[in-house]
Amino acid sequence: MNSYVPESLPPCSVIEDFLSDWFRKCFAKTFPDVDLAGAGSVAVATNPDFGDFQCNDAMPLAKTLKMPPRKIAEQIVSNASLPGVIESLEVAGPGFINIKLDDTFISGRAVSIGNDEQSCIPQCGAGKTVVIDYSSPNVAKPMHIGHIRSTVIGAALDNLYRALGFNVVADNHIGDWGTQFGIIIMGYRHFIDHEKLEESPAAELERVYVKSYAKAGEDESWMDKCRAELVKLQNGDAENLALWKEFIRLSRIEFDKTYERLGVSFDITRGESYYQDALAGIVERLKDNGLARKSEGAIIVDLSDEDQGVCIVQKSDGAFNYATTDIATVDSRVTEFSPARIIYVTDERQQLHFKQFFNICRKAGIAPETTELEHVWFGLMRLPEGTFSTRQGNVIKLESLLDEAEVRALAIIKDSRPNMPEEEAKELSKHIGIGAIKYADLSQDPRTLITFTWDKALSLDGNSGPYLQYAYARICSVMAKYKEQFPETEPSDYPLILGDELERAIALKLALFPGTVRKAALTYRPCVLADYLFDLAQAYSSFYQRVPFLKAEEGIRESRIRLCGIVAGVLSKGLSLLGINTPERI
RNA sequence: GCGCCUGUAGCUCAAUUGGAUAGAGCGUUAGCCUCCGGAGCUAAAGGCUGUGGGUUCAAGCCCCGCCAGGCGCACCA
Repeated sequence: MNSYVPESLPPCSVIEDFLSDWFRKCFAKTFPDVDLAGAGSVAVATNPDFGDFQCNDAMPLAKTLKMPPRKIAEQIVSNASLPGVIESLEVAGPGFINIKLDDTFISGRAVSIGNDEQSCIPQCGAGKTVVIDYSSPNVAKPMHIGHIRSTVIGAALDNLYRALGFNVVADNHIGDWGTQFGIIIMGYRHFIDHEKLEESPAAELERVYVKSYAKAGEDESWMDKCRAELVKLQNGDAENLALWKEFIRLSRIEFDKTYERLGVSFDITRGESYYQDALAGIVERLKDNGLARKSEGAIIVDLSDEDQGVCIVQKSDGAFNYATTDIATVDSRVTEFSPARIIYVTDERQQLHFKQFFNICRKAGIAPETTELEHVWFGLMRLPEGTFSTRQGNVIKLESLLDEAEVRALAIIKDSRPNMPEEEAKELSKHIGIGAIKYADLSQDPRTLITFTWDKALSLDGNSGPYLQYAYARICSVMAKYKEQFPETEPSDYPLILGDELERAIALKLALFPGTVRKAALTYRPCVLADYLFDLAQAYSSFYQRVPFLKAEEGIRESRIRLCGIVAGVLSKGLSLLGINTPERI
């Protein structure tokens, strides 16, 4: 058996990268006179029966090379001198090249991942800054289930980018400015219940907002008064300013409670108001370089040539709106952080708005070419009976969702772990309940529409958060038992043997972890990682059921315990990147 | 009307972004704790990938036309 590892493949690197590089060279060597456009990329095999990895790039070359695709693949294979990490290459079907890796190499990879603090996650973001704008709730409204996606997906991306070595600036761009404040101030003046405000500020502020909003709908003079209050606020009226500050203070206390429960934190929380002083200057700049002009009393940037309609940067009453604020925000972030990328996590409804202001930022030179602007949008959450809105009053508050999750988790714990102390059960129900909610969201593509149902959001078995937590806890338990029964032996003194087919599959899966993390981050899809972790847990559970660990003979026993340890490490690391805790006992 | 998105097992979702026999979970049915945690494991049943055409060695994925749904489209964010 060959355990040679080439210099170009350090213990912590992404296998797919190495194989692709190597294959590209093979392609180029075999057909030196042809422009192959970088052909030779390698992907994980679609079916384990075919091998570990596969390269499909021989087939599309049939035309340029004027050869049958299978023949191309055969030539490449026969021309290649295999590095030690590859056990065999095989041409199949119309021209697939199947790659089987060396067992020693695979087990070596798994061990490296187990030994590395960062599980060998590639540091491709070193030296780069990325700003991630997520969650962003509105002041004076409680967070509802519609906010969970931005918060949970954003937080996962935040973790993922940090893990890749990026310098991440997580910014909670809260809605603390805008026309709703006129309405809220009028509502506050006329309807506020100070006791309730004390008890649950956001709910009470929301109540008066809804009431005031409804009144504005039927009474034009009420609306005028709201506008007047807003103008007073924007002109720095002391009383309104004090109210406004108080609303923000109260709201943030409630937001922070929710964030603490969710285990989410931000580097900065700059509301829209932070950028207010810059808005007039932005509009001037846009006018100066000929992008903005007056139309129907407002200042607009006309993008209809590019099928992006018209973007208003200053309303006819002189006030600025969100597009202007967002442009100013980019300007501020670029100046302060020089980010390689700014990522926004919002719902699908804002696609046009993001296209517009990204476009304007480019044209105006506010976003340099070195700063990518990325809108990560997700499908709106709906209720089975349709969309929900604050005004219709059919919202489910985020707090009640979290409460319900914990209640359900607690019921199951009490049922299956009757002897667990009350305190521990309570604590555990938080990890399990919140984990279930996060996993339910993160395990599917962000773009899918989600129709909210309690059962789905709080699913506790099958492909769910608790399933993964359970797999982790069970490993911890086995390892603890091992330590008890064999206090003198140290599994890492024994080699990791891939005797069983499933054992090899698990080790290979482990070896794919670094590349999976990178892919999840760069494609903005935490579900890629969630999927991977579920697969891993499933393979492990199957293995666990099939073979004995503690009662296996010496050597096999230690090898299996070692594998357990690495699986546990990857599960725990992966789940933590998704923002999900892994208790050792559940 | 124009634009963006979605349509895959009864239900909820995958499918390595054009690859080989379309896979999981839930639910249904049948099994599995004299061994380490049954929140688990092993099986079975379940599909004309909305529909009609096209592109090529290869289409759930790309192009065109329909059908159905969601969301946007000038002073809300």
